[in-house]
Amino acid sequence: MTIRLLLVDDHAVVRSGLRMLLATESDVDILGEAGTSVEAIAAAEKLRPDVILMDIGLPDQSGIKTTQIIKAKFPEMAIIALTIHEDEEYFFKMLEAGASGYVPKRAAPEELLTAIRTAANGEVYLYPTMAKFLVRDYLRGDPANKTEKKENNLTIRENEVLTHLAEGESNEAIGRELVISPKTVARHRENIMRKLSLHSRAELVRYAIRKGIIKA
Amino acid sequence: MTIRLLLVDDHAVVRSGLRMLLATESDVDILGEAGTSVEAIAAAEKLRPDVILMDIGLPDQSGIKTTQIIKAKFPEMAIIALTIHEDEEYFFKMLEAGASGYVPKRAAPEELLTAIRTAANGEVYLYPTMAKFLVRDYLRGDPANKTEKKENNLTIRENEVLTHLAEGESNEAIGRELVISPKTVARHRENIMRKLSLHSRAELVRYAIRKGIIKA
DNA sequence: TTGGATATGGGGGATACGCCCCATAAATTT
DNA sequence: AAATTTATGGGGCGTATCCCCCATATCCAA
Repeated sequence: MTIRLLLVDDHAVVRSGLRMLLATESDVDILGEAGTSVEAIAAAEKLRPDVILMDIGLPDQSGIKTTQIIKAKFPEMAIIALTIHEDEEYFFKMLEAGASGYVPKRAAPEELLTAIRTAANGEVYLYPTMAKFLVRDYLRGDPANKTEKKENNLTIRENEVLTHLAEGESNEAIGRELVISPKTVARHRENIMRKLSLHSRAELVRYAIRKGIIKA
Repeated sequence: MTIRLLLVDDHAVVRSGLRMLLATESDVDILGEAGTSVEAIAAAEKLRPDVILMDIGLPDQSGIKTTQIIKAKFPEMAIIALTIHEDEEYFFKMLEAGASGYVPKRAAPEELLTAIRTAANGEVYLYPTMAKFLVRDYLRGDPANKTEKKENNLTIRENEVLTHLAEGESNEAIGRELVISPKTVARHRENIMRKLSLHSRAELVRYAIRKGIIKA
């Protein structure tokens, strides 16, 4: 019972490399390749693979969107994200899109194979460094829908602090301007970050600009 | 020989406070007040003060722009920034606009008086915590025109690193993706920050978004 | 051909950050 | 009246950041 596989990656070299890598495995049969989102969707329709190895950085449309589309049409297909991004943002988005696995390209070949077999078996394989993001949020009791949902449960004071944080100011500076202790600023910052599922000031800046709280 | 003074601040309470504070000084004569940029420019024209205390956060137009306009018309007037902002960005911008002093509102009253007398004497008074920004850049040999000038003297590699930095990634993560040591990433980051006169990742994010290097 | 500039890294130190613990007082909600 | 939310802070821990120092190899231009 072989696993019917589809490779999606915009770099032909990478696809060839994966072919070579997987050719030695008797239980894996590579049905075809795709270099764009459009090709991937067409190939999924025609070849009906069991598992799809999906790169995120595609030229026409992201692998996240592509995953959503394919999963909507063919929920039985298992899609594994295979990407250079170890960003937790992409990770969560791929999970929400319906991915059955997430493997960074730097992972060992054996781990990719494990992921393929696990996904083919209807289960989910997560690379350890990725899985820890999920565990962390779970232990913290974060809501499942990280990306969407909660718009702004921030209090007045928190929003006030947020605007200063977004300007790139330090806890000290903010404390001086709002006439509170830097410790309190840190406290507000923690609550803000937890509520918004952000984990650094850099992410805070992007969030604030995206939301129009400050201008870039 | 009294110093003829104009107060510019959008908060009437603050203006009154300054009036009270300066009333006891025999060598300071407060000619008038202004609560907006427009009022300030008009008052400068009519009253011809020696020194102007300028708030940065004005409702209609920033104190920086206001300072530029007044200095262009009346170069002999000394303008002192009196503001809650201890941000170095504002500091440098006010200097470039032609300010003769920079005093944070948290400063001691004596320091404000010293600034007024120094400015009236044609010299420049800088609050110590602000002055250190200037000294730092000088010692580092930074170009004078911090705000403008240099668009992008970054090398190819630096621009590459910049995009990753802007995404909020850590040195470690970037090193993995670019296949270089985190130390080298840090090195590139230092060079980028020095070239762009930025001093934190948060500022880097804003810069990158403003320049369209990444989308918010 | 001798410099700059580029790209690569190691070492170190002071500070800031991110995330946990704890608490108190006031205000609001239930 | 009791529980929750809000705003205020202290302590601490591990790590990352930011800014210096140093070096080497390459490559391109003066």
